[in-house]
Amino acid sequence: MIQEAEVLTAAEALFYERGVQQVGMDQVRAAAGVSLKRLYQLFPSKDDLVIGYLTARDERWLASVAAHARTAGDVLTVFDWLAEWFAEPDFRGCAFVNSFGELGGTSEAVAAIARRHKEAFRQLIRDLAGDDELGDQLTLLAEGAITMAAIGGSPEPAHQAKRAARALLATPA
Amino acid sequence: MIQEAEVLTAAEALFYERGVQQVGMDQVRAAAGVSLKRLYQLFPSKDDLVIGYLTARDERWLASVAAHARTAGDVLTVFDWLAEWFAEPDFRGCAFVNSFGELGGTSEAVAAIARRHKEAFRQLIRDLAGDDELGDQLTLLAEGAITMAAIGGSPEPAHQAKRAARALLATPA
DNA sequence: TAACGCGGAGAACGCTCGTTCTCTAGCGAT
DNA sequence: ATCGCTAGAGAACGAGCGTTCTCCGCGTTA
Repeated sequence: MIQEAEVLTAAEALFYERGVQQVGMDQVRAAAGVSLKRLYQLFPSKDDLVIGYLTARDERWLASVAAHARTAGDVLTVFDWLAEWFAEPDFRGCAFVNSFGELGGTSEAVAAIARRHKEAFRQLIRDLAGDDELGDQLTLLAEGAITMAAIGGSPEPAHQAKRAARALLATPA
Repeated sequence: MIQEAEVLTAAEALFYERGVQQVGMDQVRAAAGVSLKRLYQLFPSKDDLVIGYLTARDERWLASVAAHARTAGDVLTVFDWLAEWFAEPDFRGCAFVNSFGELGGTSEAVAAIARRHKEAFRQLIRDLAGDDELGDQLTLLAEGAITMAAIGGSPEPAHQAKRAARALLATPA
């Protein structure tokens, strides 16, 4: 759909940076360079736009980690990918965790998307690890690193997580 | 201050359950059973109330984990404490992570409280573990478990985290 | 008893924002 | 050239909410 990409790009940047509720439809409209009428044609309500934002980010984010880790062929490289992500200047944690904290208590739709996203991530790590229990443990390390990096403002948790992951991989099952 | 406890209790329950921005001052007033005038005497603005909410929760939460783990004298029991917390019916993740996601992008005060809280938690785990690197790794497991339990709606991550923690503890430095 | 002041109830104000409506300029078709 | 349709700009509307203001009852004091 024409201009849908512009709207989603603008919405993603704004929602992620400031939080969904701190961004008005008119700001998305201005950033996307479309008219309010067109914006509401593409997304009939702000809720729809939020779902669109999260859905698009879900796909892009998971595809990016998966591509990185699958070409390297090693679960541990997931933590290198995280370190790069954490170092991005506008990094502000996991969009799904943030949205869940903001809206999960009142919007089942948002809670469901966050659940699906985390479930998919967990499954990806399980696949890469080749073992469910180990995969789940590595997932916890990755999630913990995301939280600590977001709030602490340092990419260091990615390296701590990687070292912990290496230790877990070396542990006899 | 008279009635301050009632207000903070009401605010904590509502803010935590629904998110700060989804709760109006009048709802806090009603739940606390005070007048709007009194509410604004105690907390001159909603921002002040939010800070008060997070500060009170920070102290109570950390004191609770610390008490539990220090009497047991074993870092691993932190994960048992987490499992109990996750099983509470109104568990909805870490209040600081949620508030950071909601307001951290626009409120430096909220971001700073979240940072202090996570730093204090990390320090507590370091102390309990008796080793900084190991403590930081266990912190990541705990944080990851909180996130996964909140979004996934299951207390299982606490047990996965505990098993991973046990493995890390058994690993030669 | 009469004056006074504190505190509560809740109306009112002003602003933000999601959503809709209006007006108009441009453009393609007859 | 004129008609009609589309789309954009932005005004307008209505709800929600943070904050303040008004009014009133009640308890205290001289």
